[in-house]
Amino acid sequence: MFNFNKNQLNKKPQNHTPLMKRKITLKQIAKELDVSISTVSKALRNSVEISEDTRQKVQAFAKLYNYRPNNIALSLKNRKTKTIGIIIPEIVHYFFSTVITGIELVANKRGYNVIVGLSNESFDKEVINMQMLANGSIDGFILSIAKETLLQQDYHHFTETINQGMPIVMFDRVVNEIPCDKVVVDDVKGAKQAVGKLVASGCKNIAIITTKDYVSVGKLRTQGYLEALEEHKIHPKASLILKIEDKLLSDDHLDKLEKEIELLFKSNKSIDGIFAVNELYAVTAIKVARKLGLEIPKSLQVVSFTDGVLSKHSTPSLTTVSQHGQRIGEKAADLLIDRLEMDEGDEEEEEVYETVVIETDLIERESTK
Amino acid sequence: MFNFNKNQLNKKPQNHTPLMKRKITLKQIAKELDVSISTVSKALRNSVEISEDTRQKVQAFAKLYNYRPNNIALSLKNRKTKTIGIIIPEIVHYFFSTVITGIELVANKRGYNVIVGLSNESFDKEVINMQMLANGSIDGFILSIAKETLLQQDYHHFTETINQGMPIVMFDRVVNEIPCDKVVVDDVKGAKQAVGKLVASGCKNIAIITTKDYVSVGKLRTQGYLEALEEHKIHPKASLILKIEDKLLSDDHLDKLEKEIELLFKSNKSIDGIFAVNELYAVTAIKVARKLGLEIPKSLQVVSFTDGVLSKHSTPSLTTVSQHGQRIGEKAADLLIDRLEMDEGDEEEEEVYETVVIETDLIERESTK
DNA sequence: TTTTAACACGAAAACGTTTTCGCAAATTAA
DNA sequence: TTAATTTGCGAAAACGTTTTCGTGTTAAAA
Repeated sequence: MFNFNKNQLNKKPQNHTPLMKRKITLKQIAKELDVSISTVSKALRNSVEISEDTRQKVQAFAKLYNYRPNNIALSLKNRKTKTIGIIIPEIVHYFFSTVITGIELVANKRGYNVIVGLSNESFDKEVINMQMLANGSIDGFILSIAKETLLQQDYHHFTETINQGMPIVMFDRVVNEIPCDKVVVDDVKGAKQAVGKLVASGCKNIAIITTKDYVSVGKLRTQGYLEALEEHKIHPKASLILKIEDKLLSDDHLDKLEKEIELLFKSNKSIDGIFAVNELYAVTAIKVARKLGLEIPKSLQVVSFTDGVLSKHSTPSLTTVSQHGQRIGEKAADLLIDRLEMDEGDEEEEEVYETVVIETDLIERESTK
Repeated sequence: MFNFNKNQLNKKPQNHTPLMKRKITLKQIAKELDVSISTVSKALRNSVEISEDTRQKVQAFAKLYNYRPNNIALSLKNRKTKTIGIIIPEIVHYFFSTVITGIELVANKRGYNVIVGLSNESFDKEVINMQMLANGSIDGFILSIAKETLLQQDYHHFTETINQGMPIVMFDRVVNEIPCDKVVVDDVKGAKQAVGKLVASGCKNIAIITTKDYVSVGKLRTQGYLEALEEHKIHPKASLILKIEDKLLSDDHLDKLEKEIELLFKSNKSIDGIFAVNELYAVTAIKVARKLGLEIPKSLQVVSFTDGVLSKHSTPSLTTVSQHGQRIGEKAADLLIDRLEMDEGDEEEEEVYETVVIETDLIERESTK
């Protein structure tokens, strides 16, 4: 019934590895079975136009040769790639990698792939990366802005991308100027909660270790700290606010960080609570505090942001504000894909953008009472 | 001199956002300038076939409209995507994310993008992910094998991919059966070094906390442990070898882990050194040991594999074997791209595969004397 | 038997490039 | 002036799909 003549298939008489069979195309199947390309295509998609007989013949042949439609050709034809571009500052970072996990999860579930670009906190790399991907490789972006970009406040690459009809979803480090969907945590609220916990556990002199203000989340967490103090009628003291310039000089940066924290403790002997805007600041503070003879949580309690591997596994384990990175990623992916697939039907949708706030949770562990 | 009539450009009379200018194509430029597509293409690539005049005209117009060649069309035409597929078990993992950093670094430098798939340690997801990408989306793979795959020892998806002419580079978790380039660390040697350090620092009763043997790296590190003992004429004791079944039930897994380690200590009071095959086992061991009243490094010294965030920042900081994940990633990317670009010129290259060993380093910190 | 309808398939366009080849017009040489 | 070049550009193919439309053949209806 089916008589294929396999031998004439490969033009090259033989390939180096004996089993080598290069990816087969519709055209080759058509030639082999002596039908047209259209017929093959239709047969594989079970079109009623094709007779039962040829359909089976084609499908059997395709299966035998493990035919799979070429993705690139499909992308070109459909003018969409089913691929999402992710641009993040760095990947060796608990929070960002959990976000990617979330994105990948729903992207895969909804038939999309993810392609990752790292800005390494650099404006130029962010721009280059976006340009590389925006030329047809992807359907939309999910990104978190590089520190340098935030500092320079130059967002033209975002607006251009959006103007070319490519949707963006920003998460965590976002800016209001850009019209796009956003997924954020309520940093202010999370910080308030964290500081509130310290107050409730009896802290009277709570210091904050945070970043310089241009890092949006640092600023917001500082704001939350201040609001929490106010709410509890505690007068904030400038000397209790330590703003770190993080130049990512990770090596000597750590030394400097320790020095600055040590200075904080030494010039404020009464500190009994620390709110750190990230894990590293928190564990470093604990380290310094211990060296100075403070006991955790007895004489010093610590709360940090970002429920990462350090919080969970260092000793003492840290009470932290969990940002639910995976949930953020999932939501961002859903927002983006929804928009991509909405565009299909109704091109002139009223463009109204959403900002989704993912609730934070305070995870209590050993660093607080 | 150049008189473009921009207005006739967009077929749709107006788009929703005022500035909206969709990506422009060669065809549109050609139409607008009333020349052929070929002319536009050549003009943009500075072909000598095109007169100075038209060349400038075309280039000016292209610049004005910010023309960029469509990547997908190029991929289809050139039959290569300049994209590398990465498949790893998980991304929220210090080692893997450093490897990605390395891959991305050289990939970008050499004009490639990276697309990431997560197997989540599952055989099925690994297969699916590879199939999704192998249909034209990428030029080659860099991957580390899922635990489930290692357990089942079913590698058909790798051989099929390779037989279709798509190169693979494996790293860290590799299998010898598959003919491809590999980048590994010398786990045996690294483990020997680590255990050697413990011996040199005076440990007499060194226990190992490792994984079940099907995880290749766990097995090798155990082997290194045994070899080190032998080398120092220490008789290994089965009761000092704790093999953890890691079902990734991270929550209750941690509890169980602690229980097992506690049992280890209790039934071997004389333990004065621990070699853990990963950071988590190490910090957990320290935590348990402390609870039992042991002091680090005074009465118990600890060395672990993987120089991650826990090793650096927990207290005490950990003496670890650094695997140089970034270097691994860089090397893997170079190997893959070399092979991809070699294939171009000389299709029938003698297929000889390389296994590159990246040297480990022992980083001494506070958990050893 | 003739007309109509159903059936089965192929040609061609389109997605956006690059590149080979051919062909007119303009320039130079004879 | 005629012949031989050079110059400048366009047509078309190719990459691998999907889909619309047209058409010849066969079966059913008149």
